[in-house]
Amino acid sequence: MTTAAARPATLEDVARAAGVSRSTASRVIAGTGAASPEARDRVAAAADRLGYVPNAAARALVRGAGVRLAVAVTGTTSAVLEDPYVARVVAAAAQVGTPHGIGVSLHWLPRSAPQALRELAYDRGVCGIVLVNTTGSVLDAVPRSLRGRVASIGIGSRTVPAFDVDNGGGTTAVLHHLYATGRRRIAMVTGPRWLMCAGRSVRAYRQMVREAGLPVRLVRGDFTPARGRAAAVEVMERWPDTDAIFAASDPTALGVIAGLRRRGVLVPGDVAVAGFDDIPLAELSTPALTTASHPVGRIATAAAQAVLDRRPVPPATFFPSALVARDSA
Amino acid sequence: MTTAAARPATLEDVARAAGVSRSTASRVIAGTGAASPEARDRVAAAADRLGYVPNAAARALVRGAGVRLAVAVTGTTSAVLEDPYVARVVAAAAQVGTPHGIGVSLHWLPRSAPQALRELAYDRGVCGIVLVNTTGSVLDAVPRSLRGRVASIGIGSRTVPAFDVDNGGGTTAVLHHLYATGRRRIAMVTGPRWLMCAGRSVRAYRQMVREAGLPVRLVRGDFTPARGRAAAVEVMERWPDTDAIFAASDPTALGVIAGLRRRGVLVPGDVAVAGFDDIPLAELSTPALTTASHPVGRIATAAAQAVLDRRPVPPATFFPSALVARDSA
DNA sequence: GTGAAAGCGCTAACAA
DNA sequence: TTGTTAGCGCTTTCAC
Repeated sequence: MTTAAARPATLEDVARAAGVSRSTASRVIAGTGAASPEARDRVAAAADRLGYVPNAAARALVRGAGVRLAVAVTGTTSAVLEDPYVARVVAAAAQVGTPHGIGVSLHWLPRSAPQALRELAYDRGVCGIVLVNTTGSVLDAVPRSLRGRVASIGIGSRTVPAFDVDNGGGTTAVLHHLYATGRRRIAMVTGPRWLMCAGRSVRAYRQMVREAGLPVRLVRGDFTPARGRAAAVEVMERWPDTDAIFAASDPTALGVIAGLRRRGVLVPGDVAVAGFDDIPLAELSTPALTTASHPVGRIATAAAQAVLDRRPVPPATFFPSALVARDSA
Repeated sequence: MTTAAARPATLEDVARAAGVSRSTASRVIAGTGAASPEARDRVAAAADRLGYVPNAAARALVRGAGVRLAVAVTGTTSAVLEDPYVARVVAAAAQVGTPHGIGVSLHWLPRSAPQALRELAYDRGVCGIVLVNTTGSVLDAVPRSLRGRVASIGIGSRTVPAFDVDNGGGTTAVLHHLYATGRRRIAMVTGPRWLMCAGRSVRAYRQMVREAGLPVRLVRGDFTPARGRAAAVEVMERWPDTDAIFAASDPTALGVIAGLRRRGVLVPGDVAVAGFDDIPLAELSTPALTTASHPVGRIATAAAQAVLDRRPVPPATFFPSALVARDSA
């Protein structure tokens, strides 16, 4: 039961109310060090009664720890910060930080100036960093001082553990589905070239078509619907007999469908279309989009947790991506 | 030019390097108080050279300010925190906080226990609160101590400034469009009853149909696609001659379209469908969704800025919502 | 098991 | 204009 107070209670208040010293109160509250069961009870009761909440700033100051988790997104322009995908990562990270009294800040890492990362690393307010859309040069710019308190959603390095969806597995699952349903001339609209983790999908595609003896039909994409629209046209002009298009992201796939429809191509009748990510609205599109799942929330949660808990983690954790078969393919 | 350092520089380091006292350095860095141009230069140079970044925790501690901005979302279950809309708000707030060295944390306010807000208010780490999906009882639970550092996205109160989209205006714009294109039996799928800001849309609907002498056809919704599907069925069964359905959210509208299609109803041929929010994928659906814009990012940015800047703001700021006419209506 | 005391990095009186 | 001083609230040796 918490009682209203003009001024939020401090540890000193709690200690006094419990009749112990500040140190003892601190040990009990922080759960560190020993204390007699009696003292423990009295402090807990007092804290409860006063509605005591530890001051995160003071705690961080004395511990030399930071007080916020930085989400740093690599991109060509700061517009990447408006991306719904980034928003989901930030929200998940914020949820993880909350019980620790840790907030999340959002930063843009210019693709051309990855050293901007150093500034973050030198900010003592930053207790850890979650990298998004990581590139090789960003990874190279990670200072040693960050070791153990940085994680990457995307590719990783020896010092930066990676958390990501298993693009390869998801891609393979989708392509197998396409193949199993009779498609033999499958084109792919990829992610941006500079985004290394997108390369895993492309590799899976190449391997699959090679093994099946199918033609390679690659078109560069950038995850946007607009690019999907254009890519659909491009594909049908270069390879008119294409019977399936796999896009590395759902928004792009939806754009592909729109582009195809505009040309009078039937989906999935003439051309099957599949995406990747299973965004909330994939099932609401017409036709409902066949895609592969992408547990963004779980991935971001794991990454944030890893940096906040300073727990040793494997160099790379891949979250499974499963086929979500609907109507478009 | 910043130089790598084993240990991030402190203000003390900067002062020493600049040959001034810590206070002078503080004044220069914080931009508060006076300092000679000479001292100013020397400190700035030293700070730059050492790659100095102020310690947010120390600063917050001495100032008695917090270090994070809490985004508190009211909802029946903690699942509201997974909502893409909430994610956009959090991301926008995080962006606003970043230059201040302020992080964002995300909290669920149980609809049945709005007093959970007190805990946040007593947390000295919290410098301000942005309320989302505000209800009357949440507003009542806002302690006086929060005055000036709380804002609401949704409804407000005498002490809590509100920032929201002009639902009324957007709704009216959509309904006028429906009317102008010949629709006369317009049903509406509303938002959840407890969400007061959703009431503005309903009021606009009631007024519009009354003035035009049209029948009132209201069905309760909850912003989800699933509910939209069911609502479509419900509407067509209760009022088979309905020729337009307006949903208070785009996901619901998409669900309505799906439900209608399942029954063989043509959109927009038989029934026009319009939504509200203009989510990124509204233009990619089939048919492309007619809706009203909802600048979530700008609204959240304004709300976050208001609490961080402690700037006096009007009791309510409404952001215009414009008709986005596409194919579904 | 407990308390006294020092100090994390910074700002804000106050005095010079 | 500048430096000195006293904390902000907390954790953490180190004695007892």
